[in-house]
Parts: sequence; C-alpha cells; structure tokens
Amino acid sequence: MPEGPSILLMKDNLSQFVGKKVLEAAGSSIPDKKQLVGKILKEIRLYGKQTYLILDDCCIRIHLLMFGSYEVDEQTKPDKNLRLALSFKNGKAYFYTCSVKLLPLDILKTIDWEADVMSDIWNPEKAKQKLKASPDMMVCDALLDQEIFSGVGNIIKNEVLFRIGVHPESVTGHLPAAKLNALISEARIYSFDFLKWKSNNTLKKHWQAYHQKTCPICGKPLTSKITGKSKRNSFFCETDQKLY
DNA sequence: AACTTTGTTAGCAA
DNA sequence: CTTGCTAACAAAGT
Repeated sequence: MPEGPSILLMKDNLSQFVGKKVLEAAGSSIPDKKQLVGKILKEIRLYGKQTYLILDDCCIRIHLLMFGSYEVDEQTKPDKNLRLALSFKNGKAYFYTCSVKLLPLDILKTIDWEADVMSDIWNPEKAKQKLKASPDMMVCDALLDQEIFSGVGNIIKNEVLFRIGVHPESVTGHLPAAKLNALISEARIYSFDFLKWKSNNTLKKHWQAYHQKTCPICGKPLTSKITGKSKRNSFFCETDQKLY
C-alpha cells in the first residue's frame, strides 16, 4: 500500500531481476503471456507511484493503487488477487490487486520524469511554475496532483503541511513566496524521511499530524476533515497551520 | 463487525 | 470536444 517512497523500496527489491530473462509469466492481467516470456528485463524506472518494467520491445506499467502489494520469491497470497507473476532464474516476483498494463516503449517518452519528487532529476522550479499556473488550487489538492508532485500521497500531504505550518485549505496563489518554496522543498525532504522510516519500520511512530489526536506543538486537538476537490482526509492544527 | 483507507479511472453530465 | 464530478473498485488493518 504505497506512496512514492514505498515504491522506491519495491524497486530495490526487484532490482535483482534486472538483466535477467523472463522464464515464465502468470497472472490475470496479461492475457498473452508469450509477449513476456524470453524477454530481458532491461531496466526498472519509476514515475511517482508507477513502476515501469522495461523489456526489450515493450514495458509493463504497474500501479499498486490503494491496496496493491507485491512479493518476491514466495507466493503467500491467493491466486485470485494475482495480477502478474514473473519468473527469473534467480527468483520470482508477484504483484497483487494492482493495475498492470503492457505498453509500447514510446510511452516512456511522454512522461515528465522531472515531476517525480524522489527522482534525481526532480525539478522544483518546474513544480513552482505549475503551481503558479493554478493559483486557485487548494494546497491539499496541489500536493496530491500527480502531474505536479508525482509520488506524493495522503500521508506525505498531511505531514508536509504540518511541517511548513500551512492549512490544507490554503490557496496556492495566496501563499507567501517563502511558504511556496517550503511546500516544494518539503515535499521532497519528507518523502526521503518517509523512505528512511519506512525502511526501519518506524514510519507511524514519526507521524506528527496524520491520524494523530493532538498537536505536537501546542497540545490542542487536531482537526480531521475531508478537504479539497480530492476529498481526502486532512489532519491539521487550526492554531499552528495558517490559512492563506 | 463495521468502518477506514498510503489511489485511480470509467462513465456520464454539463 | 473538454471539464468536472461521482461512483466504482480493491483488501487488510483497526
């Protein structure tokens, strides 16, 4: 169940199969397994929450959506949820309850890789331009917009807004320059904190706002509210997060 | 046991 | 044809 950082961990787990040949394919998402068998997994590339398994002449796009999961080597989950399984000589990869689509390699050229907040080529200036182009958008929606902050999900949204002291229903066009910059930089910084804490199983322990009862700064109760066009839950402090 | 949820998209109305 | 909204869908944890 994945936001961007969790997908990065998945990529690490799958990297042992890069350069290896697909010996066998299974699962409900790919009707014609022959398209995959015999192909080499050339590279794994991420775009936010999307994973591209790049083969010789096509690629597989995997999105775990809300409830998807994966396993390496051993299948412990039921076949009915199995969307894709790939066998290599050194092990197997299983993907459950997710979106799996076989696509032409051309699709890779259409992706704005610089929009991925965890990418080496993340482009904060470009994000700023996109935000300025939508000055009426609420910040809670802006952070979840995968065209602007690819990889950010609801947890990252809430923690970033708490860290920078901005109310989720603030409008991007009203943010002072310093807050706008903080929004953009913290989206990346928190994502890497998420990655670090997720890896050592202490993610929940570090939540300051998401699903928390009281504000760690002032001790008052946090507000929980469905916000913005995205209609996702926001957890925030009315005192310490300013509405712009 | 009912409710929630780390997300997206098909489908339809305007 | 585009924009915007809602419903649908998924499965595991609380």
